[in-house]
Amino acid sequence: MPKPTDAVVPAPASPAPALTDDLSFLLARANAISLAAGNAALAVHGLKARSYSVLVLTTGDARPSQREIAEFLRLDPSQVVSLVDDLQSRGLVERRTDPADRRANVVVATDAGRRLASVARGSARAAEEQVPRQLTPDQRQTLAALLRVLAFPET
Amino acid sequence: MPKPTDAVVPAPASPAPALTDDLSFLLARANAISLAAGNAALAVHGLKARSYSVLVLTTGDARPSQREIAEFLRLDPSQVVSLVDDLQSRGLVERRTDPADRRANVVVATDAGRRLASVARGSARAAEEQVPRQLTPDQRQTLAALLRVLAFPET
DNA sequence: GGAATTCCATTGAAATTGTCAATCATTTAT
DNA sequence: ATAAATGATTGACAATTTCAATGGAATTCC
Repeated sequence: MPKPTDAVVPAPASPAPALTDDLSFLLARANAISLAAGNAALAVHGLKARSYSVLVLTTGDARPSQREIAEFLRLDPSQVVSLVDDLQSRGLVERRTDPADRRANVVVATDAGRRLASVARGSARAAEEQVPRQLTPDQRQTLAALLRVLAFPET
Repeated sequence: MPKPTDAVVPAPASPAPALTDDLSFLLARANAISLAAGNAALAVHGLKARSYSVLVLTTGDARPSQREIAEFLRLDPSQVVSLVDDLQSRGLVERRTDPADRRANVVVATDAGRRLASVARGSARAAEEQVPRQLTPDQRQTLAALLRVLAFPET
């Protein structure tokens, strides 16, 4: 397991710089693990990471439109259509045409949706705490803060 | 003197337990951004993040089998077949049946493969430094160290 | 030694996901 | 008022993921 001791300047002839120093690779692998654990934990509730995310977004005060959901989740708007279709058909969310802009659908969780989100959050959290077991709470918060910078870059 | 993995950024106080506190979600979104940037940067060389990873793995001393590549990249073995097929058809890697286990293929980069990997590494690094340019080198190393714990959990 | 079992690579099919262009209804800009 | 832009939706298509099945090779177990 390599240590974070490498310099910033690239060294041309050094022994092959491993993938394990590559932030992109580490993100991909960590995400794959986390995603698998999350999906497994949410399956009991008939949810996946995606649908869970949408559901959670609709339980807040933000009242996001589908376009906003798509942007936030980095999905194509058409994918949000399917996700909301599914949640709506299960009575977990509703589409309300935004009075301020009647093109837009505001998606809002129903009571059942809120209840499910609340239960599912427990499962998700449990799964999430399995994965970074090796991290202290402090380290986990640091990680979250740093990831937040990557996930939501300014500008 | 604080350890490198101590808290650096305070968590924002939000009323609803937002998705932005969710490590899984942050990983997913950060990864999506990083992946998009990486793929875009590697496209010039006819590579994607996946094929680039395979290529890099085969330039080291590890001499990984396809099964090992699959495990490391968290891919299905059949996906590695396609990836290696592609790289091999372009003369970038070779399959050598492992003398110690003639079921296994050891994948090793050709000279052309090594040259391409070296050039592509430059592009990848450039792209990678674009994404987290809000982070100081110290923070980036902390992030890498923490991600490494998630990506390669003990046991 | 030989039979059963396990493992690696490969193929191919099915399901899921990602990407894109076109359309309708509405809103914004000229 | 007309034109341009935007949000949601649909449908088509590509790419990715997931699995089951196969053949050859190694391992295990009498």
